[in-house]
Amino acid sequence: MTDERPENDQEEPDFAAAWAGIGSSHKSINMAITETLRAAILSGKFKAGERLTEVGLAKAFDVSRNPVREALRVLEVEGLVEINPRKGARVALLTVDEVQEIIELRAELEGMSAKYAARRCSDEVRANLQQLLDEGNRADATNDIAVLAELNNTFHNQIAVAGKNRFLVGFMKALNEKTQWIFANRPEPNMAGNWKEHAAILEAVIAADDELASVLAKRHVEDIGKEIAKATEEQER
Amino acid sequence: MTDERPENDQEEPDFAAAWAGIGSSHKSINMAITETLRAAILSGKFKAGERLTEVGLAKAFDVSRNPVREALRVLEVEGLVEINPRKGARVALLTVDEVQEIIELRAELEGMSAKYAARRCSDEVRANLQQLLDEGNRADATNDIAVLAELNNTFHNQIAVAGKNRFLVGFMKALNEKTQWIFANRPEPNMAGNWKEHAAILEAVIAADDELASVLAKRHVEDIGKEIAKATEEQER
DNA sequence: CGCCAGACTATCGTATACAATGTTCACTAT
DNA sequence: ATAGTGAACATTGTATACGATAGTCTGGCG
Repeated sequence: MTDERPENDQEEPDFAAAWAGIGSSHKSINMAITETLRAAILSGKFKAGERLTEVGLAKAFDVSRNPVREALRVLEVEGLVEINPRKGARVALLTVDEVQEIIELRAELEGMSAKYAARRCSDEVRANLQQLLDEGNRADATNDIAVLAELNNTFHNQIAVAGKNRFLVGFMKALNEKTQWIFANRPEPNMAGNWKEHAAILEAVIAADDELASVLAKRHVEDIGKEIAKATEEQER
Repeated sequence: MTDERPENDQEEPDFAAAWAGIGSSHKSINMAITETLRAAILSGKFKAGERLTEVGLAKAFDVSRNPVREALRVLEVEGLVEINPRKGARVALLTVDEVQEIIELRAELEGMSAKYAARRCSDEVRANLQQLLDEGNRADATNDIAVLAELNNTFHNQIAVAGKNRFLVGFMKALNEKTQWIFANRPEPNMAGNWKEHAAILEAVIAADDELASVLAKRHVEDIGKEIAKATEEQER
């Protein structure tokens, strides 16, 4: 098997740092654990389907089981963890069908977001988007991968927020996370030309061309879906 | 002690019954409490903004605080409860803007669902929808309010499921619940003519007319939004 | 008369302990 | 050899207990 797990049977050290600085104020432990666990799952540190025992996690985080339980309940609602009463929790599994459905829905919502953004963004937001566009173009020209990856993430969020619908933002965030998760369990995608699509969408939004923005955004996600499909196929053989 | 509560001081009796029959198997207490609390909030038994203390709920349910805490965390993710670390939980509040955003998004998603449903429903599902349509028409003719209310709920769910996208179904369920919640805090809406709109949508879906189904479904929710806006206005004065 | 400081109370955050359930595996009987 | 059985183990579910923090109230001071 290609099971190249970093076999130090402890991915804990990373974790420890994450909530070390909470002091005893502000963020509560259960929230810190929720965030850390979520990040760990999304980044693929836990394999899909892997079992998550309460005592195991509690020991890894060096806390009692209570905060862990609460975190698991939250992650279950978010769809990242699957809990069977009196049996335990596992990292959720995504079927091939579900992956397709995620992409399909994300494509529609991204289109919707772009449409709203194009219609509604204020001059201030428009200026921000313009700045994002410039930065991205610069990074794309110099092929600065790190910056581009960063900007890719902010891009989707900015468009969503500009659409001015909180619930749409929330749904998109969830779907974005799932997309990220899908990629984490697959070969590295081909991101070439990705920014150019983003740039085209941004230009349309800035120009208040809602129809074009919508079509481009939807198609953009559909392209991502094709990347995933291709990667999945390659993985199968 | 204070365990004397077969009396109907409104809330507790319902609650008690809800998880009385869990035996000790299958559903765990925290899940039962989650469901009961969710239903109580959605039906307006708890006022928006009302404080939810852990001990208070624990006593009401006659359990310890742990299951209550887990339930509250879940309901927070669902957006029904708002938790401030070390301050406590309250029933969430919806601003007027948020209500509008819910309706706006629901309209889009309902349209999307109807579109997918019209394209994808199998002959079997189509038959089920036809049956639903017939039943609804009968109940509408005889003005059977109770049955109509029931069918109205199943209608939205059936369309969503027929659209064959699990995540869309989940999002719609959340938005539907929120709509129900909005109505629970407002004067009784005018549901006259509601079924006729449903019927038209069903006919379009059954006829596989995706475009018409989409437009009708979207408009239907927008009409609901107008009802809400009107009710809100009346409430204000 | 108003305001700040300190204790006091209510409530949340977490840990520990025990009970109930599910799982595994050796052992026996067919 | 295989299927059934039951006991030991692993894990979750829930309760209780203790510590920490935010909100409140009272009393003294300016």
